[in-house]
Amino acid sequence: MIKEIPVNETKAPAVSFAAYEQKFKALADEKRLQILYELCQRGNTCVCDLTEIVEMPQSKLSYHLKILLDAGLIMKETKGTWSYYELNQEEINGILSEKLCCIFRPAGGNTSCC
Amino acid sequence: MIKEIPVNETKAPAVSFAAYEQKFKALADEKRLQILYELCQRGNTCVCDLTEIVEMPQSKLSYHLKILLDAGLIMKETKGTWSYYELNQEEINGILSEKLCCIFRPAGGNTSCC
DNA sequence: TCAATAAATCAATTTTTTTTGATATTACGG
DNA sequence: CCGTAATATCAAAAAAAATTGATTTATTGA
Repeated sequence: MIKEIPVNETKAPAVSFAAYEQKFKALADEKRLQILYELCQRGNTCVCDLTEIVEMPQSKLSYHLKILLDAGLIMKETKGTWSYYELNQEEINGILSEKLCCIFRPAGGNTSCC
Repeated sequence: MIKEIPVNETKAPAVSFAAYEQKFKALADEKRLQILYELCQRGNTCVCDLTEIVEMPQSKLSYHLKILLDAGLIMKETKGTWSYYELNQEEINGILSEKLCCIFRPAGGNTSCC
């Protein structure tokens, strides 16, 4: 390709895309989106309930929850033998559009959108 | 697990997560994020320039551009033997938060955020 | 202490995605 | 037409992610 005008230099991006890659990877799965959706609808939810809700073998669910957790999209709280997970609303809101956030926003009590 | 209170039923989600899966998959790659970033900085850009900018073999770049195109995140225009790609700003804005959109928004002329 | 339960981890396998280099396609200039 | 350049496509190989079933860890309550 021959061009008279040299290709412009742009400064390096101020953000590290690697961190976003991880978050988008976590979002890039239908099952995990469903998990997020359910967590949103139900709030703080026990894994033992979640296995029924999303109809997944326990080890599989555990695998996907870890991916969401590592990406910072959900938070975990342990009570005895039970583990409870809930959305990390701040993180979600920081990544997704309002329109999309709405899907992952508790149905009631939210006037700012939808 | 024994629970007195039955697990709540929630209505099925009104959205198809499959469509979002595809879009997030497209975003879930550092190289593709970089491509989006460069397209944003430069606007409509020729593939032949892009290969230099992102330092990728041509077939590899072509592969990644196709993934972004199929997900609707970028648009393509052909002029003779050249192909030009640019961001699909509407689509991006519909998915990403303002904060993130800003990364993929032309540097100048934008007062609504950043 | 022991049995039972919840959840995480592990290793092996399967599936999906990415990379690579070669080849095909298309358009242009001579 | 023919040669060249730009881009897309293809098939094989490599790498990464997901699934599975078994095992481990931790906690509770008898």
